[in-house]
Amino acid sequence: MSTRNERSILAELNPEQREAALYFDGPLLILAGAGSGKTRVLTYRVALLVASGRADPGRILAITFTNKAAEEMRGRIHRLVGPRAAAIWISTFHAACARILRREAERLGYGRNFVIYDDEDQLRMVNRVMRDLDMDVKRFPPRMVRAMIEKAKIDMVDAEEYGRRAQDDLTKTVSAVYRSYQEQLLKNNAMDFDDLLLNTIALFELYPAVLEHYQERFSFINVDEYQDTNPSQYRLVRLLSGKHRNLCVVGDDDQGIYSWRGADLRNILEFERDFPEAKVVRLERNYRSTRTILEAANHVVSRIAGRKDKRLWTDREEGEPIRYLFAPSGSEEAAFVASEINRLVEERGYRHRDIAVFYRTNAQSRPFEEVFLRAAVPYKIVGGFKFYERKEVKDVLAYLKFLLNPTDGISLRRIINEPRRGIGETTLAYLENYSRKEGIPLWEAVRRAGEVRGVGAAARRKLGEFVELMEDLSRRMEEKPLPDFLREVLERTGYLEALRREGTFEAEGRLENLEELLGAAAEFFAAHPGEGLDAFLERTSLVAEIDLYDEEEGAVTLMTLHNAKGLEFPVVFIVGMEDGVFPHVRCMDSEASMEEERRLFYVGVTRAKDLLYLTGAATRSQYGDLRVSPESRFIKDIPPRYLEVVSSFQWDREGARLTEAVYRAEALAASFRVGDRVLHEVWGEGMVTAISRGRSGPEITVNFPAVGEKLLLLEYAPIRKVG
DNA sequence: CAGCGGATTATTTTT
DNA sequence: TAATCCGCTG
Repeated sequence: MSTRNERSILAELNPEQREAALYFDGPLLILAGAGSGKTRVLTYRVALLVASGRADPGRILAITFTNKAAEEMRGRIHRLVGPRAAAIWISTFHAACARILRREAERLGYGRNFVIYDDEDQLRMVNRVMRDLDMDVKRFPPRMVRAMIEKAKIDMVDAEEYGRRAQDDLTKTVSAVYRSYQEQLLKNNAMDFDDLLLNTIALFELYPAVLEHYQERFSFINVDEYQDTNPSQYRLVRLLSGKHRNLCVVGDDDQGIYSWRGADLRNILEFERDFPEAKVVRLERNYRSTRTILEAANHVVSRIAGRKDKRLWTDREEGEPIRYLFAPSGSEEAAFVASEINRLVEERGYRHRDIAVFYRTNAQSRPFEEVFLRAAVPYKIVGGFKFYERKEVKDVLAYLKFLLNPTDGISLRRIINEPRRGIGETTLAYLENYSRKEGIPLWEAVRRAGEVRGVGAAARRKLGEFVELMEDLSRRMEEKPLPDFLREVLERTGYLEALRREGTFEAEGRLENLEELLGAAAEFFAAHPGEGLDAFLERTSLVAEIDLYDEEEGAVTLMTLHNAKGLEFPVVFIVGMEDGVFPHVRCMDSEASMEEERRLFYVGVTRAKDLLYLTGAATRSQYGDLRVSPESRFIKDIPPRYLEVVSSFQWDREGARLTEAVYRAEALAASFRVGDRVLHEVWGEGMVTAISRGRSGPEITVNFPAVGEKLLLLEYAPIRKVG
C-alpha cells in the first residue's frame, strides 16, 4: 500500500486551494464557488493533517451534508493516506451526534439503545398525544402542530420556553402538545432527528467535563456546506471548537437552499464577526462548466442582495448556447426532453449516465417517467418513494426497533396487529389507557393483559401468543447471526406469509423490497462485523435520498434540484421553468424566499458541465385539472445572448408528430374553465363541470339540463363557448 | 374486528 | 389525480 507524501498531495492544488489546505492556525473560512474544487480542498486538507503528522486521525472531525458525501470523502482520503483514514470521524451532524449519544445518553435519562423516530413516527406520536389530551384535531391539524414543534426545535426553543411565549390558542395548544410529546419520547426511549442535535447540546451544556473531553478529542474540525447549517448545528460547532478554535468551514452563500429547514445564511455571512482572527480564502476558479453556462449562472445570482462578493471564472471554452423550450404542454415538454436525450446519445456520443433531469418538486417526475418508458430511455429516480419509508420496510424495522428497545411504544403499536392478528383498536385503547394510568410502558401493559379491564378472553389469548413470540425472538436475537435473525423475524411473525397469501401485484413488490432489505442488512453486517442491530437501525434512520444514488448505472438521473447539490453532469435539463412551479408559488410572496429560489436555480445551472437545457410548459394537467402558467421569470435573468430558443415545432421525429395534434387540443383546453357556459350542436347549452386529461387527450365534462352530465373529447366535441 | 367504498383533501424542498 | 380518511356493514 503506497500512500502519498505531503508534497505530491500539494502538487494537485492551485495556489488558492493550497493556501486553504495548508492553513492550520485557527479559524478558516473557505468561500468556494460552485465547481471550484471545494470538496477537493477539504479532502486534501484532512489528508495533509494526517500525512504531516500534525493531527492524530482520531482527533479530526469532518462534517458533511450527507452520508454519501462522508463515504466519498473517506474513500478519497483513504487513497491519499491509507488505512489511517478509518479513524477519522467523517459524518453528518446527525450521525456524529447519534454516535456521541450512544455513549452518553444515559446521563440525559435515555437508555443507550434509544431509537430514532422519523417524520412518520413523529406524526404518530403527535397524533397520539393530541388524542390523549382530547384536542380538536380538526381545528389544529397534527401535521401543522408537528411542523411547529419542529420549527421550535430548530430554533432551539424548548417546551418550557415555548410555553412562556405562547400567546394565542394555537401556540398554547402546540405548547401543551410539545411538552407532552417530549415526555412521551423520553418514556419511549426515543429521539427525533432534532433531538439528536439538541440532546448533544444539552449534554455538553450540562456536563462541562464531557464537553471538554470532546473539545480535546476533536482538535481539528471541518464543516462542509456551512451555508446550510441551522442554529443548533451552529451552536454545536461553537461548543466543540470553543477551546482550540481550529475550525475550518467551507461553503458558498450563493448555494444556500435550506432556510425552510432552519438553515441560516448568517452563519456563513457573519463567520468573520464570530471569529475576528479568521482567515478567509476565496475559490473563484471554476473547473466544471463552459463559459456560457458559468456566465449565465453569474447573472442569475448577481441580483441577490447582501451576498459575499465573488465572481466565478473559467478558462474553459465558450461552449454551446443554453437551449430553451417553452412547450405548449407538459407532455410535449417531456417528449422534447426524451427525443433530445435520444439524439445526444445516438448522434453525439453521450451516455445516459452523463445526463440528468432536475425539477422543483418530486411530483414533476411523473410525465417524464411515462415518456421515458415509451421512448425507451433508461432512467432512475433519486427520491420520491423512499425505500426506507415504504410501509413494509418500516414495519419490519419497527419489529427490530421494538425488539431492541421494548419501551418503544410507537413501534409496538405499529406491529402489534401487523400482520393482522385480531388485536384491534378497542383492545389497544384499553391497553393504552392502562399503561397511562399505571405509568408503565405499553409493552408492560400488553404483558399484563390479564389484569386489564375490558380486554376479552379472545384478545387476551392473542396477546399472550404475541408476547410469547416477541420474547422468544428477543432471546434468538442474541444467538443468531443478525442477517439470519432478520429473516427469522420476517418468517415467524407471519409477515412474509401474509404477503405471500395476498398474492397481488403490490404484495409481490413488497416482498421484493423486503428481500432487498435483507440484502442491505447482510451487506451492512459484512462490511461492519461486530456491529449490532442498533448500528444497522441507525444507518437506516439517517440515510438520505442521495445516499442511495449510484452514479455507475447506465441511466438518466431524475431528481429534485435540492438533491442535485454537490453533483455534476455533462448534460443537465432543468424542467418545469414556469412561474408557480419554479419559482414555486409558495415562495413567490416574499423577497427572502424568492432569493432562495433563485439560488436553487443557480445550483441547478452550475451542475452542468457542457450542455444545459431549460424547459417549461404553458399548460399541465394537475389534480385532474388543466393549469396554465407563464414562463418562469428566471428565464429573464439570463441574457438572451446565452440562450437559443427552440421553437415548439422545431424538433424532429416523435416530438413533431406528438406536437401537432396535442397542441390543438391543449390550446383548446386552456380556453375553457370550470363554470363556463358552452353550446353543443345537439344538446344545447350546458355548464362545464370539469376539464381533465384522458387517454386520447384533454376531455371536458359538461352538464346539460337536457341530457345530464356528459364527458366529451375536446378535440372532436362540437361545442363552443357562449357569452 | 376487518374490509370496503365513498368522501375528502392535499399538493415544496429533507437531515 | 391520487392518496388518505372515515364510517358503515358484514
